[in-house]
Amino acid sequence: MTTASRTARERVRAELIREITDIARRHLSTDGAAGLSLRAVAREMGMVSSAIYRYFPTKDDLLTALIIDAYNAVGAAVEQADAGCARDDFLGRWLAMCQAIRAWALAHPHEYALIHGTPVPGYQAPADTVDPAARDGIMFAKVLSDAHAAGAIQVPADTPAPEEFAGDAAALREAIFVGLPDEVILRGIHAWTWVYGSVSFELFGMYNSVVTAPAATFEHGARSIAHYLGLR
Amino acid sequence: MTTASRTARERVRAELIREITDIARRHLSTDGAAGLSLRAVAREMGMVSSAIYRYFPTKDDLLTALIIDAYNAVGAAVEQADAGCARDDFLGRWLAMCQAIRAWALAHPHEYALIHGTPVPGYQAPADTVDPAARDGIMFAKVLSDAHAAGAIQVPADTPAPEEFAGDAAALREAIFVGLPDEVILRGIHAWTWVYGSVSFELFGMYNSVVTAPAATFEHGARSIAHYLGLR
DNA sequence: GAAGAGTCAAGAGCAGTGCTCTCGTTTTTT
DNA sequence: AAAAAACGAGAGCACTGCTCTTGACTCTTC
Repeated sequence: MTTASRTARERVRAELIREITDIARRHLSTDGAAGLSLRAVAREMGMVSSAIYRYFPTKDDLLTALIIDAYNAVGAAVEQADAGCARDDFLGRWLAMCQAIRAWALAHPHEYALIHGTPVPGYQAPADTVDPAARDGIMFAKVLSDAHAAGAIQVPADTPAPEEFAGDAAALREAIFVGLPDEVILRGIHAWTWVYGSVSFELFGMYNSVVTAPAATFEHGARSIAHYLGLR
Repeated sequence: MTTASRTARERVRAELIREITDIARRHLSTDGAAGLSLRAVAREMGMVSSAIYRYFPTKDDLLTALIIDAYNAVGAAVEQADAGCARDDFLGRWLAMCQAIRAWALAHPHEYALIHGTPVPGYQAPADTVDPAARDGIMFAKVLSDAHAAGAIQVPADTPAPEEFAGDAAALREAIFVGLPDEVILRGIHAWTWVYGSVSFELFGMYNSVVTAPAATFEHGARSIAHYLGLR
């Protein structure tokens, strides 16, 4: 079935789904995930509450759509940040990606919370979320791979990777961390963990009355962690 | 008013509050924060739903009590872990504290989520939470201070602390990071951020299908981050 | 082009929630 | 002993996610 031959019903359905997610995302960005109500969305669309269940049979389904959107948004932000850097400026690419994530999170706190906060109890991420969820990490791994291939990574030797990690490392090396030694893959995961930990701390108020210059603090972190990664 | 002169009503009130929080914590640990219902707790106590509002005028008040408990529990776990180490084994103390946090989080995932997940929208942490919330960080800062005083920290020189951080550093140095140079304080914050980021990633499923040996991965992270801190 | 199948909005309804208000009773204070 | 405060119970309000049924509409198939 081509786009041209889509039936009228299918077209209005797609349009309605788009409108629902748009309204829902607006509600999300003002009231947070817990304040999102299918009835309120339906009300704003001039629908009766039960009608919305034709399009999203469950609140979780709506949330899933928003989660996928959020993952894609941060993934796109990271990719765009990376694209704006010289290919051989590995430290610059790493910093730009970190900043992009933080900037996106600060601009969309509730959407960030949706994907990096407490999982909604009972909510199990469906399969269609895993690809969008991996976009940012893939870009990050690419920077490390590129840097290593260019000889710009000095593999740290102070804390050898545990052998329990060998299997994971092999799988990751084949998929995204191409060519990297275990120790760098492991540190890459830790670095990635730090990025999101730092953004979460800032966004969720853990830095209140401790860090008053979060931007500078974050950049220092990103720089020092790059050094931790062996990026020179 | 001494304990002996407490009126009967006050004693039964304290007991009821204790019982309510106990039941609430049990519900929390099985259903999560969003599944916690004042009515369900009241029901389990044989109370009518409105009666519970005499003790916790709002759901947020109950949550606050649970949050304080959770902070104190993880704080106590960290303190106990630290106490079990030789005073001059700074790396050991750091590792023990990291492991204690992870172990507590794995044992009490929903309580961990309560204090390190998405803040409940509209919920503003009251003043009585900040002291319990600081316990773990204080212990961690103490290890760094002790290590530095004993000459066991080799201050990293690759990424100088930004001057925007000087004010925060001065305040922190006076309060908890006693005697430490800015660069170490800053890295201490980043290290602390990594710890909770790592535990959150593992607990919230971000490591799914990436890291299959979380314990070994976590320990490697703690060790390598200790090196990042300059702990020798 | 008409019949049948599928899709839709609407409405009523169920079980649950946080929270409020009132009312009669009990306990504490004065 | 009287006044004040605290309490449990019950009814009720506004809201939620979700289900079921009904009648109208649209698309497909013969």
